[in-house]
Amino acid sequence: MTRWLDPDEQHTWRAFLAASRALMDTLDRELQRDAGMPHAYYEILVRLSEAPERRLRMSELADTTGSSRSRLSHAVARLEAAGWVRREDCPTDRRGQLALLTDEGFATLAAAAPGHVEGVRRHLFDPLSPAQVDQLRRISEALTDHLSRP
Amino acid sequence: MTRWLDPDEQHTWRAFLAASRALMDTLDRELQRDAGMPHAYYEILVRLSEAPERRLRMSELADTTGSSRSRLSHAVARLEAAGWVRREDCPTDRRGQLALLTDEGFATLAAAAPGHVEGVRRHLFDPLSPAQVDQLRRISEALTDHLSRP
DNA sequence: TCGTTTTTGTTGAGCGTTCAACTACTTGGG
DNA sequence: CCCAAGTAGTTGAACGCTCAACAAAAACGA
Repeated sequence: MTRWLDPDEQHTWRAFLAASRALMDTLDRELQRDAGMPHAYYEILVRLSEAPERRLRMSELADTTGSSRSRLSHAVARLEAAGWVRREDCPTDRRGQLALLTDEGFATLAAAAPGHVEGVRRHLFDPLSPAQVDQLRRISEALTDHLSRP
Repeated sequence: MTRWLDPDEQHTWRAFLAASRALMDTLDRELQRDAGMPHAYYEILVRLSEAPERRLRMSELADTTGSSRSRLSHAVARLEAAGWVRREDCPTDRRGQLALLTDEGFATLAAAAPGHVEGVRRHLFDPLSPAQVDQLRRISEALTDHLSRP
């Protein structure tokens, strides 16, 4: 009783797969080349830079970046080794850890941001009409909505 | 002179990022759990299964799956170790290699397909209206078009 | 024809992610 | 109050991907 994909659906699925993979690969490669870090690490720095006092609980950081706790642990270990992030004990929960963005990390982020934003604009927004950008937002929200249900 | 993202664009970009990551992660995890292989490997098997005589040049396979030659080499090595794929010398080009899907590989694919297709339907098509599916196809094609330019 | 350039595919090292197992702490019910 | 259950975060091994370097064969050009 499999609900197979008809040729149109097949086409759509493969087009989406190819496009999102090509986009992510391109941005990842650009960021690695220009800033020496993968996109996932860039995102961690961004979230920290937006947090009050540039610090966040590990679990909040994991949630907002959509990554597992394990992945975040490894990532923060690397970012700490690079001098871009520091860890601190959480004052209200002795299990907790805070990750905080160092000045050096902020500077690195500030240096990487213009190039990356330019890449996002060139590869994502420029090829789409304003209507399509709007459609993409609604589509993405619908998918996320559905995926984050029980 | 950076063309920064306005709040709406920022929102769209993050929504797309979250959605495509969550979708891919979910499908990848399902496939790993149910078929013991990552989505990239499943795709290789699919492409081979659709090829005449279930065999393709390594470079064609790399192109259609959107992966680097190196990545494909490593992947086929693993698939060969699993008994799902075999390599053969290309008769017309002595540099070339053909990858061919074994019967065992075909059987594994046939067993994995229904569950995976069901996942794609549930997580991608079911949450979207027919109009949105159409929009997604056009958006994806526009992005791929642009990315595969120069 | 001979040498250069391109194309094809592989290899190994290094990196990032996943998964399962684990410690340490907090929470909640009897 | 105490113990069971849940939560926060880390760890190490296995795996897949990237990158640069490489060998072999084909295509090209003078």
